[in-house]
Amino acid sequence: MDLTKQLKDAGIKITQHKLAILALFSEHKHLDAFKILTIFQSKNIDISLATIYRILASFEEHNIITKHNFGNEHANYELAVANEHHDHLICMGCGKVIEFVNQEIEELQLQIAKQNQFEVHNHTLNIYGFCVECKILKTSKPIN
Amino acid sequence: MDLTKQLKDAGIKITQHKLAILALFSEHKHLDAFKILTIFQSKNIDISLATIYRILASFEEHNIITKHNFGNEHANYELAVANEHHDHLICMGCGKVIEFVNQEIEELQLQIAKQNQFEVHNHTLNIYGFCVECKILKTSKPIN
DNA sequence: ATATATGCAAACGATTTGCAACTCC
DNA sequence: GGAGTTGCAAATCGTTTGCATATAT
Repeated sequence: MDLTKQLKDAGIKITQHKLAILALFSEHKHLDAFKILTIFQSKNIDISLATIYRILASFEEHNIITKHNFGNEHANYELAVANEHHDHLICMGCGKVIEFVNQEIEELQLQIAKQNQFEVHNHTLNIYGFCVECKILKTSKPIN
Repeated sequence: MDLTKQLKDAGIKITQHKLAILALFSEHKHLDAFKILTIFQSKNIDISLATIYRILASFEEHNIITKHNFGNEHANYELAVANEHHDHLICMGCGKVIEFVNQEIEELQLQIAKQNQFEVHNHTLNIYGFCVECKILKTSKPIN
């Protein structure tokens, strides 16, 4: 992967922690700082929350990952696949996140922006509800 | 307004503070807790932040206002005009919020949810960018 | 060697809460 | 009078930061 090169070029050292976090993202599409901590602890990998936050911030700054704020809670991160924007279906039951892309919606947004003489930088479209499984169970666990 | 009746029926007392906050919402479409505190202070009205948060939470619970999380910062509230859902254009320069409604987008979202066997509860579509004025000035003040 | 990373604990900022005093119906 | 409300200060929770130490290149 040339991600590491990209980091090196920015004067960032490749450490075990950084590689481990990158590896996590290839297994888990959506992660937050605490989830990363938990996974590491379960693998007996020592790391502090502060370090996780610092690495996530650094990755975000170098456009390796993208930060989302789905609710009031923790920020959520995902790999920033170049130029592939997508939106999210977020399950309020289990917290699962489903991604989708819809070109028509993208275009409608640009139209709306134009009508308002608005220069679009980015956008987030989050649809909250219940996924198939939770629709049936209808547990009332809060989204996490 | 029958909002007060709605509150009374829910066993909620109508206090000066609550009326004042309701009044504020008819002047300002979008407010956050701190902004409310500031406005009250400028009018020499004594109120504590805790009370503001409690009132906002209570109003939200009774569907009088809606809570939005536009950025990482403070939560933003607006009157919940019954069944009139709308989305937002958010200026990253001056923080201005422009509302819009687009039926086509709404329908496309329902289609997408259906395809994913997802039961939609609600959604938020936020378009971030610069409004006409800020597009020209391009101040880099953070959105607030 | 030295610039960058890390851990720890303390600091932060928004929001919440316990509790005693207060106000509306 | 009693249920619901308020203010205050302390508590929470996610996240950030200062500083001294450790590590990558």
